[in-house]
Formats: sequence, structure tokens, C-alpha cells
Amino acid sequence: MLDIKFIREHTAELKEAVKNKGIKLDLDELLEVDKERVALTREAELFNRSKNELSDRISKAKDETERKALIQEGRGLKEPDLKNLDGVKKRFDELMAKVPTIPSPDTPVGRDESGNKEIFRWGEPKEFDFEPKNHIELGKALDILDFDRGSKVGGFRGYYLKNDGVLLTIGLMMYALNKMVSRGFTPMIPPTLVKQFALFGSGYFKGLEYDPNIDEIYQVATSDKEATGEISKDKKFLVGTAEPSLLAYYAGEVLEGKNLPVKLCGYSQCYRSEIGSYSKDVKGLYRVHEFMKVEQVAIVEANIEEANKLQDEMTSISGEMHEELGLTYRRLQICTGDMSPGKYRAFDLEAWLPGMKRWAETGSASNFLDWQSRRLNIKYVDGPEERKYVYMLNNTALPSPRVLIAILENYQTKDGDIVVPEVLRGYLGKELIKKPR
RNA sequence: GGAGGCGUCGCAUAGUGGUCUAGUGCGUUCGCUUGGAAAGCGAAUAGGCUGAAAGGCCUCAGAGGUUCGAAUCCUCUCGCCUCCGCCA
Repeated sequence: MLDIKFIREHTAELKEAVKNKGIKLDLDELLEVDKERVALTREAELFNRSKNELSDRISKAKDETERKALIQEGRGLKEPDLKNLDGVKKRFDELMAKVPTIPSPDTPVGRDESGNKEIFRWGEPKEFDFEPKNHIELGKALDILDFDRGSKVGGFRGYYLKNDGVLLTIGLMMYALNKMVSRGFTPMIPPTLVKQFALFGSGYFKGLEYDPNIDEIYQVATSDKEATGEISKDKKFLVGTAEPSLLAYYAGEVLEGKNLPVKLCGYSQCYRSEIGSYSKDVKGLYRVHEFMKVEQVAIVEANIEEANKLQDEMTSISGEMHEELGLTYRRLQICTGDMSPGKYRAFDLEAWLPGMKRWAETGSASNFLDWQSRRLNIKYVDGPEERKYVYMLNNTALPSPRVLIAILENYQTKDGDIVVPEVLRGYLGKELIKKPR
């Protein structure tokens, strides 16, 4: 969400942003609707003013005759068409919800993910003196992953973690939480079942309302009437990351400037319907409907340099974890076409998967400026009189399944065992996950 | 699942048809006072839209209705809480 005044004054830049981000939005229509909205509001104001004045005079009428005369006069007032105003407001809101943040000057312009730019690389893809297996084969042989039973019970993209697969995963999460806490982030386990506003506020709906056909979010209904939309009571959604729950923690609040920046990290189960990815990555742990993740978010004052600096810091913490885990990774700067509407500046981390022979997105760091805080109505006190919307940032700390894939594939031995990365050994109590022989 | 309660300007509350331009207390800020502070005294203290400004309009959870006029009456919706039952 942006300020309508800003939109009026920066139309050209916004049109450029709409084009470069590939958003379906007619800004001219928005400006037209805005004009109409202002005109109708003005009309309603004038009517209200005369009505209020008249009511006041009626209440002060000195006798019945005067009162009756004034009431008659009131009947003559022409009421503006407020129904029309409601419609205009609704259309205005719909269009406003789609207005993007103008991307940062350093963001490459591109149509899709092929326009992302590699800006940093740590390590090189590992060389093996044997043909490395992928995590599916490895996991099955080690009896730490079970996809057959996973889909039997959980359906498409279902999986079980077993034995050391569980300990590795929980170990990764503990490792990430400890790392974040050591960097001054407040740990939280937030709700994963949340109300609509939290997801809308963070930008997880493409429009004003949830649309199950395009939004990659599960809705939870507790009755048939809810499921069919007949009633909307208690409609809840499953979050795809801790981000919306962490950001919405402060929804509607005004924070003290001296308490900024607020740094939080959240551990949560994450649910993704993957509605637009039916045929993508159908095998293995790469793209699953539910997983565990530690997420980092930050709430900062409205200062672009500070926000960018913190974004870089958050990205570097994720990078450091990849390094400590011994995972070759690269950092990409995300281009306009691969960026969601609200983002100002974004980076992905990708780890190398020797078995699948590909890079795997293992993190995504985004700076939204005030696009989310306007939707969530989160401000801070800046000086004695001024209140400003905060800037909001988020970044993955560690996503469990993809990092697990990277560890299995990078640390495999010729015999199909897995060497446990040093930083995780404390959580497993062993140095090697041995294949049953 | 059953029963009941509640939703007012940061917090707590008052307000049952016009004098509400929403009162009071707490908190906060500023001033007076003081060597400095506390106390005391005085003042200020919601958000949104619109406007160059002055100002105007809207918002008492939300929507609709009754009325010349609604925080107040009616209907529905949403949200929260308590008790009972069931249960991890």
C-alpha cells in the first residue's frame, strides 16, 4: 500500500514500476477513480454540513411551529448518491491494493528470474570422485526420509522424516535459532493459524481478498458453510512462513522510536498450497506443502539507508550459517520481474545441490519500506509531533527441507553415509550418519 | 457443543435520543514554580479524508435500519472475554 498523494505525484515512476514488475494494473484508472472519489466525498460533505446545521437549529427551536417548519426544510435537502460513493471506494481499494513499491535504483530490470544477477559466491560446487546421489536416494537408503508413506498419508508432496533425519532437521532449527539469538534477535514461536488481515497486511494476497485459485495459502474452514463461503466466521489461514505472524504482532500499534530497530526471529511450521506449481519439482523434499523454518524480520525507522544496511546484515547472517554448515552458496539480486509488488529490494541465497545438480533457493531477503506497515498500520514516534510508518524487512534464517537436502547431498560419502557438519554434531551426538549395512 | 457478557480519543472509565464540539482519572508532553527535582498549579494530548491555509467532513468494533436528529433505539455481522461440557 502506498499513500495516494505519493501516487498522484509520482505517476510516471509508478507506471515504470508497474511495467517492470509485470503487474496488471491501470494507474490511469486509479487516478480517475481517485478524482471521482474526492468529488463524491466533497458532495457528501456539503450535504452533511447543511444537515448538521439544520439538526442543530431544530434542537434549539423555540416552539413547535418553528420546529415543524425546520423539519419541512430538511425534507427538501437533496441527498447525494452515497451508494455510488461506496462503489467508487471499493474500486479504489481494489486498485490501491495492487500499487507496487518502486524498486530500488540498484535493482536490475528483468522480465523473470532469468534477470536475477549473481553478485556473490562462496565456495565452488563440490567435486566428487564418485557419482553423487540425490537426497531422495540417499534419504531412502539411510531410512531417514520416506516419501511413499508420506504421500500415502499426507497426499501429494507428503513426506516423513525419520531417525537421524529428524535430529538433523531439529538440529538445524536449533542451530539457526541460537545463531539469531546471538545476533540480538528475539526468538518467538508465533501462531501459524491466523486471521486474514495478517496475510493481507504482509502482502500474501494478490488482491484485496483471498483467492484460492492464485494465492498460495491454505484456508482453514471449521464448517461446511465456511468452506463454501456461506459464512465467514472464524475464517483462518495457515501461514507459509512466520513473517506475517511476526509482522502482525505490532499491527495497529505506535512504537517508540527509541525501541527501533525491533529484530525478531520466529520458528514455525510453514504451509504452502503451491497452487501455481503443480508440475514443478514434484520429486523429493525440494517443494513440499509443509516444512519447518526459522525466519528473521526487522522493523526499522523510515530511513532507506538504515533499512538497506540492516537488510544486508540479515543476509550476511544467513550467509554465515551457510558457511558454517560448509554449503557452497551464491547471492542473487532479484530483478524487477521476479520481485513481488511490495518489495523495494530483494536478494536470494542459493545453495548448490550436487545430487540434483542445481542451485536451490535457501533464503530470500526483502526490504519492503513502508508498503507492509501501511497495510498493517504500524507507526513509530519520530520526534515530539510526528508519527511515521515503520519500514519492514524480512529474511529467511534457515528453511529446514532445502538445507537438509543440501547437507545430505554435499556431505555424502562414497558408501552412502553422511558426515554430520561440525556445527550440528552437538544436536545429533554423532559425526556420521551410517547407512544400514 | 451449551450459557452469558463485553467492544467509547494510549490505558481505565462516564455517557440510554438534541446541551457530545464525547466528560473524568491515569499516563505522556509543555509551561509556571524551584538552586535542581518531586509535589502542586495551568495547558495540550486519537486517527482518516480533503484543502495552499483557515477550515470542513468522517470515525464511539463494522454494516444496515428507525428518526428532522443516533455512542445512545432496532437488525445483522465481526472480534474478544467468562463459565459449563469435551479434550491435547
